[in-house]
Amino acid sequence: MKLIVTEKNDAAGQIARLLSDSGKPKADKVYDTPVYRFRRGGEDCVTIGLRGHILQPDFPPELKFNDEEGWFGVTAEGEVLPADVPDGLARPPYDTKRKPYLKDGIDIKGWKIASLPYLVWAPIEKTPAEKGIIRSLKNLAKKADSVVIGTDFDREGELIGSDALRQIREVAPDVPVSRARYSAFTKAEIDHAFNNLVELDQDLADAGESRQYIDLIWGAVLTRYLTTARFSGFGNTRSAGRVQTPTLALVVERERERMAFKPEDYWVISGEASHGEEEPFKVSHTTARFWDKDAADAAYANVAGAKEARVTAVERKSRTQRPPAPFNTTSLQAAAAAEGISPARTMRLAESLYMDGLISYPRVDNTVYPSSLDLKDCVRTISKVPQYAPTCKALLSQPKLTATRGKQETTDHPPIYPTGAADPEKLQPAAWKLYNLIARRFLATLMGPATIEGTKVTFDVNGEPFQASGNVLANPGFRSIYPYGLKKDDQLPELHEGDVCDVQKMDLLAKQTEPPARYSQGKLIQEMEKRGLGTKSTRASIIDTLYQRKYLKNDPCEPSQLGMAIIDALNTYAPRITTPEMTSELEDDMTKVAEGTDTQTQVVTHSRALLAGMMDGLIEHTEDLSEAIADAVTADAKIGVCPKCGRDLVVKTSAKTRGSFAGCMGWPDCDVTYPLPQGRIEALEGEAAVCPDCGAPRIKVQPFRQKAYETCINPACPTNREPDVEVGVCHACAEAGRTGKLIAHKSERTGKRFIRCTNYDDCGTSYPLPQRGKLEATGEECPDCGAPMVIVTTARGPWKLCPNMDCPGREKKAAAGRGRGRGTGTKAASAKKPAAKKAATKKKA
DNA sequence: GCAAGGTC
Repeated sequence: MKLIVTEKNDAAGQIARLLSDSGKPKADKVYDTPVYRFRRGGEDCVTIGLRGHILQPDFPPELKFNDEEGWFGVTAEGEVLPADVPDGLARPPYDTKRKPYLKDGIDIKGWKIASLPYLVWAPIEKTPAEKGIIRSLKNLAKKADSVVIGTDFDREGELIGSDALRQIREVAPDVPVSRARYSAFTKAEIDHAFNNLVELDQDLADAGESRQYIDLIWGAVLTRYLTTARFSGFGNTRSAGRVQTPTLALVVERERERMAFKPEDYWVISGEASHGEEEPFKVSHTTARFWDKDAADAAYANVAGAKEARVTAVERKSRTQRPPAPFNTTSLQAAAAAEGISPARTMRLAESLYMDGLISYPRVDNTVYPSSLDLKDCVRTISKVPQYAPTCKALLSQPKLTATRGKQETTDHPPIYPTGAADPEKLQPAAWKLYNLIARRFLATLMGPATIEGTKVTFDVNGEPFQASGNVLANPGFRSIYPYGLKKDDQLPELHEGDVCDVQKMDLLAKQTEPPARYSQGKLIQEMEKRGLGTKSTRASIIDTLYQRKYLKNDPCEPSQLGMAIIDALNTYAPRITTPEMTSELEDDMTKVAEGTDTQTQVVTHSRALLAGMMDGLIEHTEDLSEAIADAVTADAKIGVCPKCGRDLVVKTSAKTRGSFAGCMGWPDCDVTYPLPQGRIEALEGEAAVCPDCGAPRIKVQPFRQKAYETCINPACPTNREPDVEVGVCHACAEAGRTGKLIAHKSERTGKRFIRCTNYDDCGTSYPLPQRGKLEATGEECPDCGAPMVIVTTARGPWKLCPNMDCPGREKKAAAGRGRGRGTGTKAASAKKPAAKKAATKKKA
């Protein structure tokens, strides 16, 4: 039996299909791992897909725990370090034996500053990360007569293959092993690869492993340093890494530019004019920006009371807009980010669309459809989606389809395109939004350009030159299916030279130049790609990490004080980690290892020595760094000023309930606290930061998936008070022979709004209410449970609801599925569950 | 408890 090992399940299936004599391999399982069995030229074959890397590099366990004797060692392979490591950099002195060790009476284990110079030189072991896959792989290897490594044709693929081979060798030391190199899933390519097998390129795999080791060493050492320099409890990891830190530095650098920006004053003269009965249009002085106030005043004086604008010229120009290139991962992430889906979310949604057979493989660099892709067949497939049917029909009536081509052409996977017809009713809204984007993009790449008719009209207004411009989509072309990012038409009336328009108004506006904009997540992804930071598969999750670490906040990306403090500190003491150069130098080193002109040990040792040199400066300044981090964290937590004592009011976490509240930094001298509303809390600046009614801080609240609002933090403030509303009678009291009224009430202590019976102490009847929106009684009772129905009016409009969380009607609705309001809440909760489960199992593993 | 890289 021939065993074929691929990088992922998808590839295992495709290769089996392409190699099998019958074209129909048999899907089977070994333990829980899917495999594909087939015959090829009379030989039994089986393909198994790994799950990317199956081994995880890590430090030896004895370096991780504080309850064991420590060890310190030398090279990654447990070999003596080369003698040319500069003296004073290589610490501790070389030792060839792995044994428990206390160095100079210092315990060097665990997360502490003193252990870091040793951690720099600690050996690295590779531990199984995918135990189930490894078990299945070994099971098959025992029975195999030959093995072919068919992982992806790149550096990480070679490493993944080499790791797999190590596992295979443990159970089948003598089985012949070869390597298949292919870069497209076509019959010709795969046949060629398997008819021309080569050897595994161990140098290339070593290059990949060097990358793993260097990333781990630098990441772990700097992360442990930053985290322990000022330990703020578990869950407050302060990380650093070869990719994440330069990415954070980009955002910080842009923020510094913004802070250093000096706005310049300028003036604009603009107004409105109309022609006959037609819609008025905007006119502005041909001097778009007056930098001199006197000049602006003078020009404005000429036109202030003007009644007429005489057309002096009409210029028409039509522009064509070419249809977009096919999507690869980066361009999809950027386009989806512009539609409000973060890159990380895009990848999660894309993965599930891919698993549902609705889109092609989502991790690609390629932007050119391969000739093997039957474009017409794809169009036919998605023509079943009613929204696309007319466009598809038009495309299918063409004798031949030609697609746009992007700049990046690789052959591993096709660009992202729809592979199935989706039903919007069966997808969660965001998944449909993404599918719709992908499907429309695909159709757009097959269509003609759009033509935009541009008109520029110049006017004379009392001797001053003015202009108006209009843009109209004259021939929509691909824009008929792909409206993303399309500007709205500015229609001008039909005007000719000499026509006279009526000036409706004319203003002199004082303006200021704006600082450079913050990076949106989409722009940041593109910037990372430009600078060689991360890969298509990692960029989205790296940005996510920066948010999790609280280095970044908001969208567009804004660095926190903590994020800026981390970059400042690393810029001073470990500048190598803050720039993209570390990545480009690593690339050069890996090329050398792959070419055999350098070795993994040399490259990794050199990198360790560089880091060791930086640790001196860092450790010397631990105290400074500790203070800088503490100050930054306090500044980030600040949401206002204490009205009683004037010290900072910050977000604190209750030790008892783990919930957060606002508390004065002056505690225990000052006991001011406030409850916090649900959502993300931000400080306001300037006058808006203090409530004029009660003196407490005003804050901005961003609730989950709802509109942000500003409020006074004090629930007892007159601005937060709400009159009680009688919403109905209490049935429980009526049954008990009492009279109870149900009152909607907002607590001045907690700020929470709820319905409670006037006899609450006796009958215990209470219902929760939505915390936001205007509340009204209806006088009606819920047909399912008898609770009083209420109306809550939010920005989304009025919404009638039963407040009873246990109402049988709720379950009915939940079962029926869709619906707005609380229905979405239920959906969100159920959608969350699998993710939570995943996290739990991951923890276990 | 750490990184970045694969993939589910």
